Amino acid sequence: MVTRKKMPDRRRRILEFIQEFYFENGIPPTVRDIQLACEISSTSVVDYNLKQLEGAGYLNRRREVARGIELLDRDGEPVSSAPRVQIVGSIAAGEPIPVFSTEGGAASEEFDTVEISPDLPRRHGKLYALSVKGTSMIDALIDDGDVVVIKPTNEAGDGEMVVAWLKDEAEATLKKFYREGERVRLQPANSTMSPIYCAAENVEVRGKVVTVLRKYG
Amino acid sequence: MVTRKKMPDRRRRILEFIQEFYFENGIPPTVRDIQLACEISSTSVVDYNLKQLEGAGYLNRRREVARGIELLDRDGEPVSSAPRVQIVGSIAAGEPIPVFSTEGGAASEEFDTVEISPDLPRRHGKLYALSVKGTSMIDALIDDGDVVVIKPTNEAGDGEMVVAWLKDEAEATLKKFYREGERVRLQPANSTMSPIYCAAENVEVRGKVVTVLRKYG
DNA sequence: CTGGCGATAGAACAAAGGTTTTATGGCGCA
DNA sequence: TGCGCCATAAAACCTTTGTTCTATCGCCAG
Repeated sequence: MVTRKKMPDRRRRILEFIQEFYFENGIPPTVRDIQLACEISSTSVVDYNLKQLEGAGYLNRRREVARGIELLDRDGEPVSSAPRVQIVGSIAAGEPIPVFSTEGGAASEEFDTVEISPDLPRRHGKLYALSVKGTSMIDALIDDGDVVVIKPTNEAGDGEMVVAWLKDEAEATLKKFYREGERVRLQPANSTMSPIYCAAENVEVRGKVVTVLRKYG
Repeated sequence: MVTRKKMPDRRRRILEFIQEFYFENGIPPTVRDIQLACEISSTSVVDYNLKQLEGAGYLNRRREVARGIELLDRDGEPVSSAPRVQIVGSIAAGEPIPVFSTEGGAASEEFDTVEISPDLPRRHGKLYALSVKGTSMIDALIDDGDVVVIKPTNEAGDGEMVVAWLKDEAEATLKKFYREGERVRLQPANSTMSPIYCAAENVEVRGKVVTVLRKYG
């Protein structure tokens, strides 16, 4: 039975500060950083609380080095600082595309997540991901099981890879988007395949594809 | 005009070590960590070289704190803690695959790098990357400009996606590998395409594909 | 009331880690 | 040949940072 009582306010504050500090500075705080930020009168108090937190499995301390505080996740593994995006659903021919709130809203459910490289959110802001089911996106060079990272938007420039919803066909697809007057050309990424043409009002852009993740093994 | 002369070996080694250390430990190395790893006789030499690197814009030092080394990217921005792997060359039909030393050896040239998700090196160890030129890998669902991350190895299990060198054809390719007695079946990832069969001794496995990176926009 | 316990305090100590000082060897160049 | 410069070296020095020691305070069960 793990001790999971209520955590004192100060303790919680310390934990939060460590997280924040590490995220902002790329290195863990020192005991004295914590002391200052949490308005604690003595380093020994910080040390005391850190020991408590360590005992409770929230963090790990490497005694032999400076700045040796390591935050742990629920499995006791060191927390990586790489951002994660939620896999909010799947995309497959004939299936509706899940809706998502750009504003983060009540996204409190349990979603799978994928780790992405940090420069993606830096450049694109809020992102989400879809996993691809089936081989219907094979013409876009996207395989069953791949995960596509999406930047939500309703507009797309020519040549951008988009998540398009074809109303008449009731089908979601990933294609390169070209506006040609009253109609739209959807070009598979695979140059050996032919484009699809359809009326502009039949196409609804849901987002741009930012990257594709595929893992082997 | 940016000073981009040749960088001394030792200096490059230091830079690489800092990167490696940070990714493995989540905190930057100390001067003495560097000294040990790079077999340098004195901390002052490390300090000297760090100053050079700082002057050249490769890193930033926060003087007032311990472990204050901050790696910078080309724009002078702090580099995230996500690991990077070197793009050691390109892969294209008919071109030789660059050789690489697993042991880090004389990797002294200037290479491009890509950011990868931290759990990859955790699971696979040392990795490198190749950029794909041309559409000859299209049957493996890999497009021109994609980057494949490779784990160096000479052996492959059935069904693994490998970098294969076909001796007779003098051609590098990415395929799923199946050993079938005296011969080898190389299966494109794209299920709509047919496999290639060839003699086992004509195939040289150079590495396994760990992931594919593709960016849009 | 009182001993135990969680939490806090102040101060000092000790180890880790950054910086400086001084000296030396190789090398190109006037 | 000797000056200047880059790179290396050894050792000390000093700040930052982790740890320990001792004392206090409030609270509560016995």
